[in-house]
Amino acid sequence: MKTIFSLFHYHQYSIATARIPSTNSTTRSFWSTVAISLQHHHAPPSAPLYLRTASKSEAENTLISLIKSCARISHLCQIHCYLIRTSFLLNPTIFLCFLSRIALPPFQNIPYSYRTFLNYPNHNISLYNTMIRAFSLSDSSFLGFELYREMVHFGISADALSLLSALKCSIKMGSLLNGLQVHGMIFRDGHISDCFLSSALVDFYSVNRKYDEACKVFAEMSYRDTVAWNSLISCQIKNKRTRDALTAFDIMERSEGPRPDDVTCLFLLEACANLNALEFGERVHDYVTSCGLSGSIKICNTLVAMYSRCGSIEKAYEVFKNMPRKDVVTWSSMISGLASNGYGRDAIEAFMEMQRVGIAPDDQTFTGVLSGCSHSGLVDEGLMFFDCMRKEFGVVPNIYHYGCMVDLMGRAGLLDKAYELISRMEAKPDAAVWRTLLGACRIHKNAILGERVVEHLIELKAEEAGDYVLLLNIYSSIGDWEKVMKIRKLMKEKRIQTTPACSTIELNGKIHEFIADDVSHPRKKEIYEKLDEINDQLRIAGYVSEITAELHNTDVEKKRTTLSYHSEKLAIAFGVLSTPPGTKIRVAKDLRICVDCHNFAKILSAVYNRVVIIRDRHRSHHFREGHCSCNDYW
DNA sequence: CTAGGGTTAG
Repeated sequence: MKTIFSLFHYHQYSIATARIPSTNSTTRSFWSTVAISLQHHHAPPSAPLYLRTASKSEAENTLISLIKSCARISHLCQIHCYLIRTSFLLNPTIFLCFLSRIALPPFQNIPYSYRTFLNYPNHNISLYNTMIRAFSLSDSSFLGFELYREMVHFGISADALSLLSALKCSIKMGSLLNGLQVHGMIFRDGHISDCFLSSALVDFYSVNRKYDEACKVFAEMSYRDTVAWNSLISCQIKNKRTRDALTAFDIMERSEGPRPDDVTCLFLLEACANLNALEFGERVHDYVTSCGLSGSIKICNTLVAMYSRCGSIEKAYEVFKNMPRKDVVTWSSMISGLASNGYGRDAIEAFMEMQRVGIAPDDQTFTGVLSGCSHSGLVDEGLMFFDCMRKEFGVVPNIYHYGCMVDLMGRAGLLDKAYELISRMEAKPDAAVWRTLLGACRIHKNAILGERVVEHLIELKAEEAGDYVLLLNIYSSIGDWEKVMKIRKLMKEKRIQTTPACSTIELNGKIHEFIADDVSHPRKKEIYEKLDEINDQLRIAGYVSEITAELHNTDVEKKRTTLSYHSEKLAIAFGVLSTPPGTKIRVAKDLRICVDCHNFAKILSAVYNRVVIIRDRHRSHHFREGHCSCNDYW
């Protein structure tokens, strides 16, 4: 026996095969060892090997373990031929095993597996399930749903797995109707208590923006495990109920039920980043450490991102520094973090360091580098990186890279160059790219180009309230009130409604939310009084509200009043009111901060001697002693 | 006769 194994070891397969005793004495463990040995050496299975097996069941078991352990698709093809020749393929167990292997990851060869599936004479439910699941993981999920229908049509009633796969197909193909049908079947057949199905349903309603339905499914679950909670938390983040995600974590941590796991923490760190909730983020960090999850590279990468997005670049660097292994995601997170916090030069430095340690940059690394250049006004450097990314690193610029370049050129006033760049990009420019250029037109008060950009947005049928607001801003900044009226009328006709911006501030781990002219907060009277007081103080220090930031062509005094109650100002006032002097005030805003609020925060940081950090949808603005980290490169 | 399956970083 030993000799045979050593022959295998030295890749002498044919000699080894010849020496295998053809008696019944060969045991199952022997054949499994042979199978593993072959797999270990990536050796193709040799057909005569199996023909000589002692009994049929021995051969079956060997084949199954061999199929399961095959490391290459080409070996599976060879086994396939062998199975056909020996009629082993008609064995349902072996066929199912074979089909799952070629249809599911890591091979996922859909054409091959579907062809094989179609050629099989008797389809049972397991085969259907495997095939539907394979489709649900592929790009042709609609075929999976068709197969599910076909199965039901042929009188095979769907079980939990069929329904799960059909549901995943509906999610992937984005069909609300199909998913609802599956939910109906789940309900009808009494699978509603299946934890896996309910979690998938939560996810289904989540991606279809039906938050209440998702909550309903979750509430009706008889038992909720960690994954079910994770699905809910993911749903809350996707559906702008990020604060509820923090609450959900609270409940999980306090109750005796399922423990938050690494995935829960990933979601929570994202939630904290979205809300600029540094304290809560630190709490999750502590939890991660206490559970021994701090060795996970995924978690650490997300921690780096969370701390940077919360404007705490020091803490981000701390985590980054202590990571024993750093991959491309780690470096990209650090680079993007430096970039969004106004450290463009350091972002470039980190990019150089990354190459010194031999990590190849990818597309997202360049997004970080280029956005760093654009935020810090490093025009030449940005152009240089954009030029060399394809030539030297083989990274083809995507739409985000073009977005960064448009931003870079746009801020620098090279509006026509930016327009030209968009016109000759190989990918079709999306709304975000045009919107970036529109933002630049706003900064440089270029109404003519602004109009052209909006036309492109209309052509894409992607115009949003925010775009018209930018255009309005351009007109009002140059005092063209006639055009302002025209646009407002147009907006009314098109029934475009402005969505109120929302700002959040964290106090003692609790998130407070404000929208413009908000009156919902329990301490609203105090807050408004404080804000009026702040406004008076700042005016003494020379703050003049930038009235062009407001749209309406009303009298100046009224404009000043409207501007006074922007959501970020309310949040800042609340921060000044409720924290002792010297405490940092950190605010998150879902849209972009306006010029006026920018000035407001800048002067406030000097007058009240507070560090104010505002994170809008693009970056963090650090205000300290009357200065801003972005050097007013707004 | 059963198993199979749901959430996942920049």
